[in-house]
Amino acid sequence: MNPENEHQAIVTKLSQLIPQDAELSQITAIFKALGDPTRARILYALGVSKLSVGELASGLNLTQSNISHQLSVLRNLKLVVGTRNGRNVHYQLADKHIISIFQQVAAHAEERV
Amino acid sequence: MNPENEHQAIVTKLSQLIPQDAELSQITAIFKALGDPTRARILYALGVSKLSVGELASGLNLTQSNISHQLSVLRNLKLVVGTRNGRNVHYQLADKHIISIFQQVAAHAEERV
DNA sequence: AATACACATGAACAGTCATTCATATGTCTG
DNA sequence: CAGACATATGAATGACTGTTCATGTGTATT
Repeated sequence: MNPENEHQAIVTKLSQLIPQDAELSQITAIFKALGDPTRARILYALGVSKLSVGELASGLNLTQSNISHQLSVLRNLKLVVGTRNGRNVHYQLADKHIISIFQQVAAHAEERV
Repeated sequence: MNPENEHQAIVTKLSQLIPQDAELSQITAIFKALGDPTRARILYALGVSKLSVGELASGLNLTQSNISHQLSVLRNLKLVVGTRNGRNVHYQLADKHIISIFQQVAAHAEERV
Protein backbone atom coordinates (compact mmCIF):
# COMPACT_ATOMS: atom_id res chain seq x y z
CA MET A 1 0.00 0.00 0.00
CA ASN A 2 1.55 3.30 -1.02
CA PRO A 3 1.67 6.24 1.40
CA GLU A 4 -1.26 8.07 -0.21
CA ASN A 5 -3.66 5.19 0.03
CA GLU A 6 -2.48 4.47 3.50
CA HIS A 7 -3.34 8.01 4.46
CA GLN A 8 -6.70 7.66 2.81
CA ALA A 9 -7.31 4.48 4.75
CA ILE A 10 -6.48 6.28 7.97
CA VAL A 11 -8.81 9.13 7.13
CA THR A 12 -11.71 6.77 6.55
CA LYS A 13 -10.99 4.96 9.77
CA LEU A 14 -10.53 8.02 11.93
CA SER A 15 -14.08 7.85 13.19
CA GLN A 16 -13.35 4.39 14.54
CA LEU A 17 -10.11 5.42 16.19
CA ILE A 18 -11.47 8.51 17.89
CA PRO A 19 -13.64 8.25 21.02
CA GLN A 20 -17.35 8.45 20.35
CA ASP A 21 -19.58 11.29 21.46
CA ALA A 22 -20.49 9.90 24.85
CA GLU A 23 -16.95 9.22 25.96
CA LEU A 24 -15.63 12.35 24.30
CA SER A 25 -18.16 14.51 26.13
CA GLN A 26 -17.01 13.20 29.46
CA ILE A 27 -13.38 13.82 28.65
CA THR A 28 -13.88 17.31 27.29
CA ALA A 29 -16.13 18.19 30.21
CA ILE A 30 -13.27 17.47 32.58
CA PHE A 31 -10.80 19.49 30.52
CA LYS A 32 -13.29 22.33 30.32
CA ALA A 33 -13.60 22.30 34.09
CA LEU A 34 -9.83 22.53 34.47
CA GLY A 35 -9.76 25.32 31.91
CA ASP A 36 -11.23 27.97 34.18
CA PRO A 37 -8.78 29.87 36.42
CA THR A 38 -11.12 29.95 39.38
CA ARG A 39 -11.74 26.22 39.31
CA ALA A 40 -8.07 25.55 38.68
CA ARG A 41 -7.14 27.56 41.76
CA ILE A 42 -9.72 25.70 43.81
CA LEU A 43 -8.25 22.38 42.74
CA TYR A 44 -4.73 23.56 43.47
CA ALA A 45 -5.82 24.68 46.91
CA LEU A 46 -7.51 21.38 47.62
CA GLY A 47 -4.35 19.68 46.48
CA VAL A 48 -2.61 21.39 49.36
CA SER A 49 -5.22 20.76 52.00
CA LYS A 50 -8.78 19.75 52.69
CA LEU A 51 -10.67 23.05 53.03
CA SER A 52 -14.13 24.40 53.80
CA VAL A 53 -16.06 26.67 51.47
CA GLY A 54 -15.35 29.67 53.65
CA GLU A 55 -11.64 28.91 53.80
CA LEU A 56 -11.52 28.63 50.05
CA ALA A 57 -13.40 31.90 49.68
CA SER A 58 -11.09 33.83 51.97
CA GLY A 59 -7.92 32.06 50.86
CA LEU A 60 -8.61 32.63 47.18
CA ASN A 61 -10.23 36.02 47.71
CA LEU A 62 -13.48 35.12 46.00
CA THR A 63 -17.11 35.37 47.05
CA GLN A 64 -18.72 32.46 48.83
CA SER A 65 -21.36 32.23 46.13
CA ASN A 66 -18.81 32.00 43.39
CA ILE A 67 -16.90 29.27 45.20
CA SER A 68 -20.07 27.31 45.82
CA HIS A 69 -21.08 27.51 42.18
CA GLN A 70 -17.72 26.31 40.95
CA LEU A 71 -17.62 23.58 43.56
CA SER A 72 -20.93 22.31 42.27
CA VAL A 73 -19.41 22.02 38.81
CA LEU A 74 -16.45 20.11 40.19
CA ARG A 75 -18.74 17.95 42.31
CA ASN A 76 -20.88 16.98 39.33
CA LEU A 77 -17.76 15.88 37.51
CA LYS A 78 -16.73 13.95 40.61
CA LEU A 79 -13.46 15.84 40.80
CA VAL A 80 -14.09 16.86 44.40
CA VAL A 81 -16.21 15.58 47.26
CA GLY A 82 -17.61 17.51 50.18
CA THR A 83 -18.47 16.21 53.61
CA ARG A 84 -20.46 18.21 56.10
CA ASN A 85 -19.07 18.87 59.57
CA GLY A 86 -21.63 20.87 61.47
CA ARG A 87 -22.17 24.11 59.65
CA ASN A 88 -19.11 23.68 57.50
CA VAL A 89 -18.57 21.50 54.48
CA HIS A 90 -15.04 20.28 53.95
CA TYR A 91 -14.03 19.65 50.40
CA GLN A 92 -11.24 17.46 49.14
CA LEU A 93 -10.01 16.11 45.84
CA ALA A 94 -11.84 12.99 44.76
CA ASP A 95 -8.62 11.71 43.27
CA LYS A 96 -5.03 12.88 43.67
CA HIS A 97 -4.54 11.94 40.05
CA ILE A 98 -5.78 15.38 39.05
CA ILE A 99 -2.81 17.05 40.67
CA SER A 100 -0.41 15.03 38.58
CA ILE A 101 -2.31 15.98 35.44
CA PHE A 102 -1.96 19.62 36.43
CA GLN A 103 1.73 19.17 36.97
CA GLN A 104 2.17 17.62 33.56
CA VAL A 105 0.35 20.43 31.82
CA ALA A 106 2.26 22.96 33.86
CA ALA A 107 5.49 21.36 32.73
CA HIS A 108 4.24 21.43 29.17
CA ALA A 109 3.39 25.13 29.50
CA GLU A 110 6.82 25.99 30.84
CA GLU A 111 8.70 24.08 28.17
CA ARG A 112 7.19 26.29 25.52
CA VAL A 113 8.00 29.81 26.72
CA MET B 1 -0.24 24.71 66.67
CA ASN B 2 -3.80 23.52 66.94
CA PRO B 3 -5.73 22.36 63.86
CA GLU B 4 -7.67 25.61 63.51
CA ASN B 5 -4.63 27.83 63.45
CA GLU B 6 -2.89 25.42 61.18
CA HIS B 7 -5.75 25.71 58.75
CA GLN B 8 -5.64 29.45 59.05
CA ALA B 9 -1.96 29.38 58.25
CA ILE B 10 -2.64 27.31 55.15
CA VAL B 11 -5.33 29.67 54.04
CA THR B 12 -3.03 32.66 54.29
CA LYS B 13 -0.31 30.83 52.43
CA LEU B 14 -2.51 29.53 49.63
CA SER B 15 -1.66 32.48 47.44
CA GLN B 16 1.99 31.51 47.67
CA LEU B 17 1.37 27.86 46.89
CA ILE B 18 -0.90 28.43 43.92
CA PRO B 19 0.56 29.43 40.54
CA GLN B 20 0.41 33.13 39.82
CA ASP B 21 -1.71 34.69 37.12
CA ALA B 22 0.79 34.46 34.30
CA GLU B 23 1.57 30.80 34.76
CA LEU B 24 -2.02 29.95 35.60
CA SER B 25 -3.26 31.59 32.41
CA GLN B 26 -0.97 29.43 30.33
CA ILE B 27 -2.06 26.27 32.05
CA THR B 28 -5.77 27.01 31.87
CA ALA B 29 -5.45 28.08 28.25
CA ILE B 30 -4.16 24.63 27.41
CA PHE B 31 -6.93 22.90 29.35
CA LYS B 32 -9.48 25.16 27.70
CA ALA B 33 -8.16 24.15 24.31
CA LEU B 34 -8.51 20.47 25.17
CA GLY B 35 -12.00 21.13 26.47
CA ASP B 36 -13.58 21.61 23.09
CA PRO B 37 -14.79 18.45 21.31
CA THR B 38 -13.69 19.63 17.89
CA ARG B 39 -10.16 20.42 19.03
CA ALA B 40 -10.02 17.23 21.06
CA ARG B 41 -10.94 15.20 17.99
CA ILE B 42 -8.30 16.99 15.95
CA LEU B 43 -5.66 16.15 18.54
CA TYR B 44 -6.78 12.52 18.70
CA ALA B 45 -6.60 12.30 14.92
CA LEU B 46 -3.12 13.81 14.87
CA GLY B 47 -2.16 11.33 17.54
CA VAL B 48 -2.92 8.61 15.01
CA SER B 49 -1.21 10.18 12.04
CA LYS B 50 0.22 13.34 10.56
CA LEU B 51 -2.61 14.81 8.49
CA SER B 52 -3.37 17.71 6.19
CA VAL B 53 -6.15 20.21 6.78
CA GLY B 54 -8.27 18.63 4.07
CA GLU B 55 -7.78 15.15 5.47
CA LEU B 56 -8.80 16.36 8.89
CA ALA B 57 -11.86 18.07 7.45
CA SER B 58 -13.07 15.00 5.58
CA GLY B 59 -11.99 12.52 8.22
CA LEU B 60 -13.74 14.41 11.01
CA ASN B 61 -16.61 15.56 8.85
CA LEU B 62 -16.11 19.25 9.54
CA THR B 63 -15.73 22.27 7.29
CA GLN B 64 -12.28 23.33 6.17
CA SER B 65 -12.78 26.74 7.70
CA ASN B 66 -13.68 25.31 11.05
CA ILE B 67 -10.65 23.04 11.06
CA SER B 68 -8.37 25.90 10.10
CA HIS B 69 -9.71 28.10 12.86
CA GLN B 70 -9.25 25.45 15.50
CA LEU B 71 -5.81 24.58 14.20
CA SER B 72 -4.81 28.20 14.64
CA VAL B 73 -5.84 27.99 18.28
CA LEU B 74 -3.80 24.84 18.75
CA ARG B 75 -0.88 26.36 16.87
CA ASN B 76 -0.82 29.45 19.07
CA LEU B 77 -0.65 27.21 22.11
CA LYS B 78 2.14 25.26 20.42
CA LEU B 79 0.20 22.05 20.72
CA VAL B 80 0.51 21.34 17.00
CA VAL B 81 2.84 22.39 14.22
CA GLY B 82 2.11 22.60 10.52
CA THR B 83 4.56 22.27 7.67
CA ARG B 84 3.67 23.17 4.14
CA ASN B 85 4.13 20.62 1.36
CA GLY B 86 3.12 22.27 -1.87
CA ARG B 87 -0.52 23.22 -1.58
CA ASN B 88 -1.07 21.14 1.49
CA VAL B 89 -0.09 21.80 5.07
CA HIS B 90 0.61 18.74 7.15
CA TYR B 91 -0.09 19.06 10.82
CA GLN B 92 1.34 16.99 13.61
CA LEU B 93 1.38 17.06 17.38
CA ALA B 94 4.09 19.30 18.77
CA ASP B 95 4.53 16.86 21.61
CA LYS B 96 3.33 13.29 22.08
CA HIS B 97 2.94 14.15 25.72
CA ILE B 98 -0.53 15.47 25.00
CA ILE B 99 -1.76 12.04 24.03
CA SER B 100 -0.74 10.62 27.37
CA ILE B 101 -2.57 13.44 29.14
CA PHE B 102 -5.67 12.58 27.14
CA GLN B 103 -5.32 8.95 28.07
CA GLN B 104 -5.05 9.78 31.73
CA VAL B 105 -8.15 11.95 31.69
CA ALA B 106 -9.98 9.32 29.68
CA ALA B 107 -9.08 6.76 32.32
CA HIS B 108 -10.26 9.15 34.98
CA ALA B 109 -13.56 9.62 33.15
CA GLU B 110 -14.12 5.88 32.83
CA GLU B 111 -13.35 5.15 36.46
CA ARG B 112 -16.23 7.32 37.54
CA VAL B 113 -19.18 5.95 35.55
C1' DA C 1 -38.07 29.26 69.11
C1' DA C 2 -35.33 32.88 67.43
C1' DT C 3 -31.15 34.46 65.68
C1' DA C 4 -26.81 33.93 63.49
C1' DC C 5 -23.73 31.39 60.74
C1' DA C 6 -22.26 28.36 56.62
C1' DC C 7 -23.35 26.87 52.38
C1' DA C 8 -26.36 26.08 48.16
C1' DT C 9 -29.15 27.59 44.48
C1' DG C 10 -31.85 30.41 41.11
C1' DA C 11 -32.12 34.31 37.97
C1' DA C 12 -29.89 37.70 35.26
C1' DC C 13 -26.26 40.00 32.91
C1' DA C 14 -21.88 40.62 30.46
C1' DG C 15 -18.35 38.69 28.24
C1' DT C 16 -16.46 34.76 25.60
C1' DC C 17 -16.37 31.41 21.96
C1' DA C 18 -17.50 27.93 18.19
C1' DT C 19 -19.30 27.91 13.85
C1' DT C 20 -20.55 29.75 9.38
C1' DC C 21 -20.11 32.60 5.32
C1' DA C 22 -17.38 35.29 2.49
C1' DT C 23 -13.00 36.37 0.95
C1' DA C 24 -7.95 36.57 0.90
C1' DT C 25 -3.35 34.30 0.40
C1' DG C 26 -0.41 30.85 -1.37
C1' DT C 27 0.71 27.09 -4.73
C1' DC C 28 0.47 24.20 -8.69
C1' DT C 29 -0.95 22.94 -13.59
C1' DG C 30 -1.69 23.70 -18.35
C1' DC D 1 -0.55 34.06 -16.84
C1' DA D 2 -5.12 32.18 -15.91
C1' DG D 3 -7.64 29.02 -13.50
C1' DA D 4 -8.09 25.50 -10.01
C1' DC D 5 -6.92 23.79 -5.62
C1' DA D 6 -5.56 24.07 -0.51
C1' DT D 7 -5.41 26.74 3.41
C1' DA D 8 -5.93 31.00 6.22
C1' DT D 9 -8.37 34.85 7.96
C1' DG D 10 -12.04 38.40 9.02
C1' DA D 11 -16.71 39.51 10.37
C1' DA D 12 -21.06 38.18 12.20
C1' DT D 13 -24.02 35.60 15.10
C1' DG D 14 -26.08 32.39 18.23
C1' DA D 15 -25.03 29.77 22.19
C1' DC D 16 -22.65 29.15 26.29
C1' DT D 17 -20.59 30.44 30.80
C1' DG D 18 -18.54 32.96 34.87
C1' DT D 19 -19.86 36.19 38.15
C1' DT D 20 -23.03 38.75 41.03
C1' DC D 21 -27.14 39.58 43.70
C1' DA D 22 -30.83 37.83 46.14
C1' DT D 23 -32.71 34.23 48.58
C1' DG D 24 -33.29 29.45 50.24
C1' DT D 25 -31.76 25.43 53.11
C1' DG D 26 -29.34 23.38 56.87
C1' DT D 27 -27.09 23.67 61.47
C1' DA D 28 -25.62 25.46 65.89
C1' DT D 29 -26.21 28.62 69.94
C1' DT D 30 -28.68 31.03 73.53
